[in-house]
Amino acid sequence: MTATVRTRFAPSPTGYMHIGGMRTALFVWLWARHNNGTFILRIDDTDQQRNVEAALAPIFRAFRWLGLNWDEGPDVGGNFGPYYQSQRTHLYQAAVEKLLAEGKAFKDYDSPEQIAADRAVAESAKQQFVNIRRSLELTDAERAQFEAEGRPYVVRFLVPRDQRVAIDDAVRGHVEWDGALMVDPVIMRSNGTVLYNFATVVDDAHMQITHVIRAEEHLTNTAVQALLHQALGNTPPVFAHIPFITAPGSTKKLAKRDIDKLRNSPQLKKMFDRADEVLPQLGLGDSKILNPLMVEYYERLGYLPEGILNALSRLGWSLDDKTEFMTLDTVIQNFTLDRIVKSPAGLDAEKLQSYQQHWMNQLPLEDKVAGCLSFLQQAGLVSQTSDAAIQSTVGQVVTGLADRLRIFSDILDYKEFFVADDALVYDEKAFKQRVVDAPEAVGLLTALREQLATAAAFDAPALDSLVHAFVESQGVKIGQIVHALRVAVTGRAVGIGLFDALAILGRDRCLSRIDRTLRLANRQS
RNA sequence: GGCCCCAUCGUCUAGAGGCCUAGGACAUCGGAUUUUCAGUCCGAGUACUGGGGUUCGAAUCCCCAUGGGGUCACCA
Repeated sequence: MTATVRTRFAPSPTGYMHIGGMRTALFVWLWARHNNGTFILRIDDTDQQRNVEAALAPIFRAFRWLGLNWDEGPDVGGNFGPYYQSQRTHLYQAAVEKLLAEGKAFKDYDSPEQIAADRAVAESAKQQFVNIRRSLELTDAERAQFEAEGRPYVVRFLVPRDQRVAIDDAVRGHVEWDGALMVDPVIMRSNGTVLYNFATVVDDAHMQITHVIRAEEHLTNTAVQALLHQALGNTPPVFAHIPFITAPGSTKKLAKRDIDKLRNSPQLKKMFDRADEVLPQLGLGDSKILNPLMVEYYERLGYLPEGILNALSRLGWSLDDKTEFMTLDTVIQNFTLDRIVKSPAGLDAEKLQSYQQHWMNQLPLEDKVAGCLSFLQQAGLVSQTSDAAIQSTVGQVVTGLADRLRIFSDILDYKEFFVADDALVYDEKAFKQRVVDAPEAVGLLTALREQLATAAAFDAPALDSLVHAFVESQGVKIGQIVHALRVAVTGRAVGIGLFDALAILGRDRCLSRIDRTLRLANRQS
């Protein structure tokens, strides 16, 4: 068996890339790559919206950001195009004609109202509804008359009701359905367009897809699709239905419609809040525009593709009993369908965060600096990213930040290094607690200021010993001065190592900030 | 409701009859380190939905129950 594996992901142009859909796409892509096969991107735009182009942009963007390339599809072409369903109607038409000619489908002249009435009757009798095939009973004369008067009809696939359909799903195993319980599905609307379930079968066969890997909610569709493949004389693909992703703390499918509930869920609230904090600074709106259900959220907030890919890979799949951190290559090497978990998995923000943190820590300093620089620039905090002095400052801050930098936008929490001295905003609470109300803080700060002004060296180790010598000579504890000093120069009670911070800012800026603090404190007391 | 799928720590998972007094990770809770926050290190607790079988032996196989979910469109 040397047949090339061909897989496909078929998004519809919705205007954003759903994180759950991305996980499905990743698995589909992974299976192709694992087998040195072909990954195809096909656009399910049978629904014809006006702005397909714009609605597709975020989807392509997400694939590109994560580095999931496609071998056939929009932009790259391929031998089985076009890759937009809206451009493949001739193939669907031909398939409908074929089924009609072979008596495997029929024109149904029943009105939607009639069908609805039939359904109501069945339901009130507590019986399984299967459509009544009235149009099959039509005489030739009646049929000719309907045809002549142009009576509208849909084309239904004629389900073999005496048959059971079975598939051997690569993750679920043997699944079967009873044809007698199935409704003849509409494959072509009265306006001549075909339905998804049918177009998919035609396309999958035509594009020689070997493995249909998709989310579990399509499992029920598969009965019809398997039957359709059979009727069309296709070699059916292998189906693999992977579990969907559930909302955190829930067992229900993660869905955009529940966005308001998710916003307030304890698990996701932090992520929404972070968006509201960061996005406006970048001029990208807020959490109403980008939320954690969208791949672009992660990109815009400065997550690493490595982190997201790692997290997504581990949602419903594992390499073994211990391995958590994996590069894409490692996952490709080891990705097999039989290791896909059957039950749904919840998206865990904390765990995702931990993958992200791991990969951020792995990143070389220069890459971290470049990433942060880009965010600082977007926020208007630095203007010239090529400026050597700025690069050096960012490098020092990032080094001082060490593990505290989890996502690139975290750098925006350390504005104190990038704002002018007189523009530094003091945290009110910290300022009051550590400077105004702290006993002797102002006096100590004043005394220390003079020593800083004349210090021989202004690097972190030197400052460290200077401050320690200072507290010894003053007979106070170190805690009495460090907090005040930190607030004075950074405006906040928390941050990177104090002496690193002082050194990065340099003598002049530190003194200027201490002076300003002293003035403000005197005014307040 | 019919059909279909699923069921191990709070969460993501390992487990394909004896290696399981159930392993790992995240989270949680202790302790240590630290000028703060974070981190790091050490430690702790927490799970096989229930009931029947099969077997010398079951988290693992079978059946039933229960629970959860998906799907039932001229949407995709």
